[in-house]
Amino acid sequence: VRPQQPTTLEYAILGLTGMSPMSGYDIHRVFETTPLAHFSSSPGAIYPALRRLAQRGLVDAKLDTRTEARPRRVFALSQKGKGALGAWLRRAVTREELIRGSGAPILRFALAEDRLTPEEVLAYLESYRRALESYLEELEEHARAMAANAGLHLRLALDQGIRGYQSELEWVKSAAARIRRAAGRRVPRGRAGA
Amino acid sequence: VRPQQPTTLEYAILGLTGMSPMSGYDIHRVFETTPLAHFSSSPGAIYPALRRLAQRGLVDAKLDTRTEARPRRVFALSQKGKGALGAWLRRAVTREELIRGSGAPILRFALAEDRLTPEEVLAYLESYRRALESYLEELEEHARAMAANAGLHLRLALDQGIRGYQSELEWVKSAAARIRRAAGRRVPRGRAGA
DNA sequence: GTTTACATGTAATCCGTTACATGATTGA
DNA sequence: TCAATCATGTAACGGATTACATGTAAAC
Repeated sequence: VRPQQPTTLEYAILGLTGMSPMSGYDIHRVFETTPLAHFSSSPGAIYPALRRLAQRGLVDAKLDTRTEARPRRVFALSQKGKGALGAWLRRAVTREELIRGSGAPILRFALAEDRLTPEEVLAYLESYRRALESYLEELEEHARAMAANAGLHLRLALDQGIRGYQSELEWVKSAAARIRRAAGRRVPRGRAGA
Repeated sequence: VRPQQPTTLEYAILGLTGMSPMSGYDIHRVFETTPLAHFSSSPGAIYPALRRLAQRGLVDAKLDTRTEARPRRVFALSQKGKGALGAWLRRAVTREELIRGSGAPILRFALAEDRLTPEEVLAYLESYRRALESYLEELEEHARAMAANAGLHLRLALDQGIRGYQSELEWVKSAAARIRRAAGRRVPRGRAGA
């Protein structure tokens, strides 16, 4: 029974509390009203997750007692949590993460803001690109092998998968370019615009 | 405690056993070696699912005893299962299904082969298109509201989501066209190529 | 003869869903 | 005053993951 590493939901919560301290309800609202809706958002998921994170010392709970009768528990990313989150953000994208649409790859990118250096972000995107290209090859190989004998629906479904990953790949490339440009403005590697 | 409707994994199994009778290991192999890898594939998921489906009468289990010592249990879609699967395949795509990347929308399309009429498939794709367009509007609205004040990573992450759904939308349109063409060849609605 | 693939399962654990419960505050 | 929203939880249940257990058949 290993130390039990956080779930994707828990990492998402770590990332949010790391932006600014939040209550359970604040997190609920984020999952309700932003495109992070992927994670939903029931109290039965969020409050237990917060308790687990607090027990493991990844977030600090503070009781907000400003005149209110009901205690408002506000959670903030702890030093230890910062370490765990940082380590996760630096993980290379794996084939398995692509296949199970866990949303982890894009979540890591979104939460990397101000936590990773531009170089680390670019390294991460590079791993993302590699994973996509390698998996795309697999899928295209499968499409070739399948060819005409399989049913029309199966071929079309596979085509959807391929298109989706291709679009993701395009995005990775353009995002890397954007990051490089943004970084260039403040960290002119080599001899750029100065 | 309602009749408890099948999970996506269970519907996937229903679809597979509906193509041809399969053992637990056959299903395992499909999930291992095809792009259906989305569902994984551990015996701890598959065998209990098969047992549940058999208990609910959605699949029939047959003991294959051809000279082998070990019994090989082969499952086939039952009449009742055919009904449940068909009803599921006809369900319109919902916003929630798009958000949680459950893979259900594309799974339904893939399994619809020979189970739905071309008209029903087109109706399904139409619901898929509507769900995508409506959710895309939501996301684009969010992007406009967010604009410049949010961080670069958040904006880029949202952009990835939008691109992904756009690519899915393109696919839906092209798939509908393909289905229409294929149907036209054997069911010339109106007055096409006679 | 030994490893690899075939083949079927069980047990512990844990997370998420659904539903329920409670109460304060705000606005109609 | 009554509804809606803010706000924090608990409990039952169930499915999935992980790991373990076991044994056969085929290939090398």
